[in-house]
Amino acid sequence: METPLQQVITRCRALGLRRTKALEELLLTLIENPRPMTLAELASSERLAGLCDKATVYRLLQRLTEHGIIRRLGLHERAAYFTLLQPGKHSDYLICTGCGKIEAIQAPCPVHKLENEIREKTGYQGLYHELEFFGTCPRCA
Amino acid sequence: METPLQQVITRCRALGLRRTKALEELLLTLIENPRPMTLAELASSERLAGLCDKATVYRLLQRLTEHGIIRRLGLHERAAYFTLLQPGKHSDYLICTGCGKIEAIQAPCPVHKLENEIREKTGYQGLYHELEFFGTCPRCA
DNA sequence: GTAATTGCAAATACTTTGCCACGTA
DNA sequence: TACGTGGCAAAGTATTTGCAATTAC
Repeated sequence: METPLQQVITRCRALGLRRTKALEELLLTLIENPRPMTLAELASSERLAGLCDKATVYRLLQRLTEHGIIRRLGLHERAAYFTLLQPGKHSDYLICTGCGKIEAIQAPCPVHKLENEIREKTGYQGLYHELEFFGTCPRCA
Repeated sequence: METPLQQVITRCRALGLRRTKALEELLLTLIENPRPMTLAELASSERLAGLCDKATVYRLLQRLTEHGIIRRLGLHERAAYFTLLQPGKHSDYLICTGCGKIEAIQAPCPVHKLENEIREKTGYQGLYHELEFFGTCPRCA
């Protein structure tokens, strides 16, 4: 029985990435946080703060994104957000435009059918989608 | 019979915005382009290029967004995108991760039901959503 | 006349890269 | 040992703001 970390590391190793402390702690941080996080947030997080430079985190995120281990999200803010891609899992998000709180929506995503239609009609390769709901949360309202 | 421009200008006037040449040409540019556009793109567009400063366009976009005349979109790029909000109309987008081409999807959006569920369950106010599909277009593949 | 709007230039924010030192395989 | 990685610092890109001059109403 492999831990989630071991599973991801294994995938990374298979892609030719080296197992460094920075990589390991970055992945752990992403695993422990099911919500999308920014570069700044990650670089200053508990596990990574003293450990490595922000540029290192940046380049790790870049590599992991290229290899499909994580995904880069838009989410409307100036900064980019990153989240671990769990095979078979998909999340949509609910975002408060007041306080910026981001939460994952657990309800089944209603978009897959349309996604298939688009794939067939347009011939786009590697199709995926991003769905976000924006609004004012009860506390901000 | 009002032109689309006149309709939007009327809404702007009602909100207390002044009818300036820059506002008019910005709105015309947005009306003529049904796709989301960036600040840089707008400021250097045919109608606005010689007419006004980029800061002016920036502030116009800001005001129009605050007043709900246009919407600011994420769309995954570093730059923010803006698009005119047509009452009763809603667009989702298909974006090529290769060449960056953005096209509006005409198919009916399958998300409204989920949006209503979220509104009821969470109590979020002013809920709206953004849905984008990403992939590689046939020409880039 | 008065308050909203604008231009210009400077300041931010966040990202991205160069270069050389370092560590993993 | 060799090549992927990392640190530090500088450069790049897009946004955001201050302030005085201008313009719509």
